Amino acid sequence: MDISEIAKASGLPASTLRYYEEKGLIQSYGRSGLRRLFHADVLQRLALISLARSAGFSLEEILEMFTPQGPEINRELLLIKADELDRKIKELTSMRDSLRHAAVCSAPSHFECPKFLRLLKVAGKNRFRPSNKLSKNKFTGKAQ
Amino acid sequence: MDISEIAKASGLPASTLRYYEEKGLIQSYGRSGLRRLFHADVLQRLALISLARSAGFSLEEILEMFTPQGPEINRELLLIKADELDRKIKELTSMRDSLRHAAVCSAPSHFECPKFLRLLKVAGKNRFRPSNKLSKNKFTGKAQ
DNA sequence: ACTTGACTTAAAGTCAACTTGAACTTGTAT
DNA sequence: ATACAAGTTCAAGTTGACTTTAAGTCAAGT
Repeated sequence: MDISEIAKASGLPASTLRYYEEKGLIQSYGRSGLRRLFHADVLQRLALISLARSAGFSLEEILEMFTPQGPEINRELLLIKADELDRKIKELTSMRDSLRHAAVCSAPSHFECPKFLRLLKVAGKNRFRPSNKLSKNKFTGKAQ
Repeated sequence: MDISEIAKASGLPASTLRYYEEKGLIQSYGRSGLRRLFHADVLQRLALISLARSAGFSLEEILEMFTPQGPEINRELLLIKADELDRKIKELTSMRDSLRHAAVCSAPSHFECPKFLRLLKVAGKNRFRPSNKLSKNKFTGKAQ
């Protein structure tokens, strides 16, 4: 398969595929002239990458998971990541609940709502950086 | 309070506080010479910002939430965000479960494990970008 | 023979959220 | 009076994950 077929099937632009190959996340098995040739199974790998990306893993972390530095897979790393996700899930759940609450809360300011303040205290302990866009244009209607 | 007190109490560097002020996320009530003076309640606001950041909101989105362009708060936006978080939580939950499964799965490759493949299909439908570091150095031991 | 169109590379650009650096100002301590 | 720590500004640098651009290659169709 050539790059455009993979692009089409995966939904990723060709530039991203080249970038991923450069980073070692996927491989092409050869060239036809200049053109890369891919096996169909990179699609599976790309699906896995997408999954991990959307779960908050960096490309570097994904790469680590793909290349067990021996025959054995790094099970400990997987469990550590799972625990991190667990913590993150709890945090997001708090945030979600507080958003839903805020949407119906009648306190004049959220800072005057005891429910909200309690949440703030709980949440204040965490410190790690997402920088996640989610889909902001959904509401603003702005094009990208 | 001056900037270093806020920095200390919030755990954020002064540079970040200046940056946040520039972006309109927090306000100083005046100056003593050149130095900014803050009211203690910016700490509450900073806690709220941290919470929202760690839940995946961008500074711009947080700003939108802080400045209801009238007396009414944007309840619709809050609910939309809550729904987005809901989707994200489901995804992270899938990822977490699959990581835990992978850690004990005996299939020679994850691609040969039906449980894992089923997950991939489900997850493949989402498409949004996190780029979240979580705490990768926890395992690698590398300094930043 | 020549024009497409799809690919290629390498380098530069983008974006958010900060951080860093250089040069400058101030209030307080000696 | 002077040094110093801690503030200030403005501009530029950083990081990760891509995207864009410019310039080139190449097989296929007319």
